[in-house]
Amino acid sequence: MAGETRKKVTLKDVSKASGLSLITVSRALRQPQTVHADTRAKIQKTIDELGYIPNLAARSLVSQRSDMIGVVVPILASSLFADFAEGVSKALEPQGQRVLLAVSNWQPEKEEEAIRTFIARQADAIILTGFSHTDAARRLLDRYDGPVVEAWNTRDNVIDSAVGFDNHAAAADMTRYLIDKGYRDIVMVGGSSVNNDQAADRTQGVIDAMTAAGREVGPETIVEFDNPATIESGGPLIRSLLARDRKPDAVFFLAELPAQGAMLWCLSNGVRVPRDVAIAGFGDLSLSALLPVPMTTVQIRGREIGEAAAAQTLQRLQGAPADRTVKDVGFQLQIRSST
Amino acid sequence: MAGETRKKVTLKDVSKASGLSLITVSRALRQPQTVHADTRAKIQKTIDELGYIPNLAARSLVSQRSDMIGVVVPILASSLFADFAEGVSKALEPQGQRVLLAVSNWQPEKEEEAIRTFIARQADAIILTGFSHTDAARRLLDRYDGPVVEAWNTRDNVIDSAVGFDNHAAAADMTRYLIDKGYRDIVMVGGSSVNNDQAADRTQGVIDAMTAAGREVGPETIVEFDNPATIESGGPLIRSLLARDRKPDAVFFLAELPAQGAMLWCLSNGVRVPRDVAIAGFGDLSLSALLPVPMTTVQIRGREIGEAAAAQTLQRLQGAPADRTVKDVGFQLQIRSST
DNA sequence: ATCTCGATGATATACGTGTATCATTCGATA
DNA sequence: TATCGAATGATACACGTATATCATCGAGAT
Repeated sequence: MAGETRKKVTLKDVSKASGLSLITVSRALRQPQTVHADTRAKIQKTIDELGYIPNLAARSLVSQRSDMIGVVVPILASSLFADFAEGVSKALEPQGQRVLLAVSNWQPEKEEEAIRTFIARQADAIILTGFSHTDAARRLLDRYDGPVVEAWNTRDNVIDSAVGFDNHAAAADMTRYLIDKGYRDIVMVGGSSVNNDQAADRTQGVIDAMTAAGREVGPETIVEFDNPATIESGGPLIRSLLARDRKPDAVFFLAELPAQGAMLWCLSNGVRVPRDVAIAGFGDLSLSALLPVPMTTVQIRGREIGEAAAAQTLQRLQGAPADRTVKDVGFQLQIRSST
Repeated sequence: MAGETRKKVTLKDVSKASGLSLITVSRALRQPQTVHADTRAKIQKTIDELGYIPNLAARSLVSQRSDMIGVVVPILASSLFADFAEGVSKALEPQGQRVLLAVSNWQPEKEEEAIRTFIARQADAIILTGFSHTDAARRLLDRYDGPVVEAWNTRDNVIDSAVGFDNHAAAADMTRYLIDKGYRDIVMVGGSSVNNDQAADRTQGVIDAMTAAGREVGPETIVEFDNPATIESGGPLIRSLLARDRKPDAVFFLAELPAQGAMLWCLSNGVRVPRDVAIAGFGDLSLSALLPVPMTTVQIRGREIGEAAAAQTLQRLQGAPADRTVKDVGFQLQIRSST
């Protein structure tokens, strides 16, 4: 920032400096084929000399688009959502779209507020994480006439379209695997399902798989940790579980960081995994495969979800019809030696 | 997105629906104290009924501000920069500012492009990571009349202001610690310094500390890994170092993920840390303290840098003078048992 | 009865870009 | 020479909001 306030260079300035009319300069930029190559070159030259940068706010006003796409993530730090956001950003950027970012901290009210400002800023599309929205947010999105993509889960009641994986199936698959593997006392450790469809679906997936196998599901079976799920929380959690009269022989963490924390606690405290207790995670952060006891987990490709969400958005912006697509990018059980 | 295209509700619509003049409605929103409480309530009621959302692009055109702040990070996935970005976003949001995000992939040309679009979109301020910019980017920023904050390092040739920590000192401190601790054959593993002032300063910090202590610094002492630094790269790196005729007794990784990878490889391959080889990292991701052999590293608080960068930006936007502030948020050696 | 003030309105202009309409110029072609 | 098309220009208006200026009107104070 220089000391004095500089006047901004506008199209009119370029027109004056180049001796050409405003309309010709505008045409040179918007419909280049209609103006002579020599003229275009001359205009480009003055643009470079003056350092003209078009005011996209003004353009947005008349073109009714902003080349910005609003993205809401619940959290960014130490999570797969960073991969997701990077995937979105990198896929959008070559198309001249920029990401307007908001971190909702898992609070639907913050998401609503973000949506409101995205709309106010004329965002061309909105990408959300999850299906948990306030009523007001739903109304806003209903009236909004741009693509809306809900990411990180697959469900039926889509607002517009969705990209993600089946959280319920992923949790259920892993649970069935643990049951088939012969574990008797499986405990699930998950996050709060309040305002979190992913947590809710995962939890329900576990419950459904358990009951389908004739297993009891009681308060002892389901333990809740606080969001955000940290690696630090894993140690105390597994410790308290192992201190129970009836020790679990397998613990399924519905998030990766606490699972890693639990694993590291076991390593440091002489608890043998999976002999003393089996541990399974959810997320497959890169560390998990490299642990001394590589961890069984559900692989999720956050970056891929981001890229797919961006791709779907761009297709819609290029005219693809609103057909309530729900794209399932899938997940994959990574069976390793911790179970 | 609904089927039909909906007409947007404008101030004029609110004016018509409420029976009040355009100017009064505008005043009710911009200078509430000048209009009667009853009238304000009436206006608010119609705003709610119509679902009016002001067009910030139009407002931006006349107010010459956008309430958006451009942020460039080199990478987001699995890195401290996610903490940084989250810190920035959360600190800006209560002030009604939104983050325009760009991921540069460590490429100055991408940063330049991002800066250009930030300016075009009338961003009120720009927050960058690092001091490595293209010449064109420098010219753009010189002409730009909003605050510019360069984050993640401290240097003298600041464009406008900076927030970060002294990468050179951090690397030098750790190196001195290793030397004082008695390690004879210290090898440094760092990222490419090309277009990366942080990597360059850290590397130089190691070199300076080594030569100050009378140690030889040769090609054997300095090993380079590819960016982005991954946890997977750590294993092969330490393996090749330990296969040398002259094995290092300490390895200082200038990034945290490869250090963690190296540590895990040692754990899995019977290499005792620090007895066979000491390992130090740089970054202090939460995992490092929880490893079976807790890792010595340099603690960096990415989130704090983000918050400080945002705070500095906001102060400037609220009128604080451009005094080329360089805020040092510091770092901290975390001496643990891996050295 | 005059004056002041609070509240509201009418009108105009500005912000920077895009575009529709119509006009002009010039060189090439029939 | 008449015609046509390509290239450029002049003018006007639109996008949605903000605000400056001046006007109006009624209630209360002097």
